Amino acid sequence: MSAAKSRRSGAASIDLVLCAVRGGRLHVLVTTTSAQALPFARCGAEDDPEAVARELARHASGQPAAWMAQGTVMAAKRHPGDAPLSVPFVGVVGPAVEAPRGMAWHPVQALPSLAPRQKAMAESALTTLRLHMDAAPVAFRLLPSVFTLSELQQVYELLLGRRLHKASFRRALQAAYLVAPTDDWRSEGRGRPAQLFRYAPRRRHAGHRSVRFDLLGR
Amino acid sequence: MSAAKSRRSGAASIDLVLCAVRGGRLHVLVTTTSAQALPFARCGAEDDPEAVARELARHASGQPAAWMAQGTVMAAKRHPGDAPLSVPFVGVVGPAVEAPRGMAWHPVQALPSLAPRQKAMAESALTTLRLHMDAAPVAFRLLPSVFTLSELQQVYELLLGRRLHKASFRRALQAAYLVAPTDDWRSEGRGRPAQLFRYAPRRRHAGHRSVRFDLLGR
DNA sequence: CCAATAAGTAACATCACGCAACTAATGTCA
DNA sequence: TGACATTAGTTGCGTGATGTTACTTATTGG
Repeated sequence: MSAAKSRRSGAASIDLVLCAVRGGRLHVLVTTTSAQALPFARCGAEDDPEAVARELARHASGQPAAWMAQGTVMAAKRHPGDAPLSVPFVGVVGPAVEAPRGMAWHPVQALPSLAPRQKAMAESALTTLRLHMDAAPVAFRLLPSVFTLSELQQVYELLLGRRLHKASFRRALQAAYLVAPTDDWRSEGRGRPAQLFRYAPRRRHAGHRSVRFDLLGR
Repeated sequence: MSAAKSRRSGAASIDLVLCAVRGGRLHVLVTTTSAQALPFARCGAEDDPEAVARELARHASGQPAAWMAQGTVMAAKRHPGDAPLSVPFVGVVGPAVEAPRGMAWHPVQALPSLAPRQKAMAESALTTLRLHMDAAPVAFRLLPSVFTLSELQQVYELLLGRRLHKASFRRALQAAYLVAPTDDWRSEGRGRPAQLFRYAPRRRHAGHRSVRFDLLGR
């Protein structure tokens, strides 16, 4: 009911790296029954890989992934299902999703002992998220439907791996017409309450920005 | 000697979408022996997918791909090798690479009749290139080792699908320290000769630019 | 010699960004 | 109750990047 669904050798496996932000760190859902592993399933000839991955996510976390993308196919190293080829899917859910029985969230920086191929897939999840976060609302899918701008900034800082400036972040966000304020505020203990926002992208007049040379270094 | 190497069913195929810019348009290398198809090979349990793809590229075009990335795994529709799963690799070579016997360059916008799964893989190649061009020197690998800035701009315009401004393009390029001028100039018939440049990225002081909200539209 | 063509540059206005300082609203503690 | 800490949110300014226009330079072809 947890990880392996079928271990027939000779077929590719679909592996799920389900991610969530908990306590300011990126976590991955790992099965804890017997050996620890990422959820995976055999992909039959009739199966659609993404459909299998979405079913895995629904089954493993109790709800569908809020966003999902394919990672880099791996063939090297050992896989718990002895699959010759593994197709990883990186999924994303909000921070309030609790791990069901037999599952647990683990920080990516402190993973339990996984089969080496699955360990490699989990460690490359952040790279996959970074690859897509400019073109897909990955950060918003890692948040609840309503969130504060500080929470959004923290997710972006986590994904980018560096600190951002508050004022600049908010100005850029406002210029992009991506969020809409709600009427609610949240008091998080000490400090001024924060206004809650919702992801509500509006049509913008074709932001034709220049080329990105700044990420090319080799 | 061209497309299929082994058609044993039950194993994944590695498919090659080799791209080049010819005459201002993106072209894909297609085999012309018997049925037209993308080069592909069966991927055995011991094979490294990327190594297989690189060998395919070397074999199909006569030289190694200048850059390569994995595309989206596909299982739907018909594949010429009847592979249940296909792992596409998008490769890139310079514009001077001629198609060997049994192969031909075709514009992606006017592909010949391919098996539907391969057709889908070829048509998603541009998306894969766009996904990586900010972090990898894809545009430079589509050019010869020396090139004019106008040629470079044309490649970027092709990849981005929109026109760029000459002055802005060159300023941004200079600020990124990505190219170095050579002592040669090229006279292309009419007009002033263009100086030739080389891709020579130099270490830059961490261009920590802001977040890209401008590509998120939904 | 002049028009056409393409490469390359300069000048200027505008915009985005980094930075710092500020205000606002809440809880804590003496 | 009043000072302080803490977090949210805003404002202003200097600097640098970008968009736009116009200009200069070098070559081919009448």
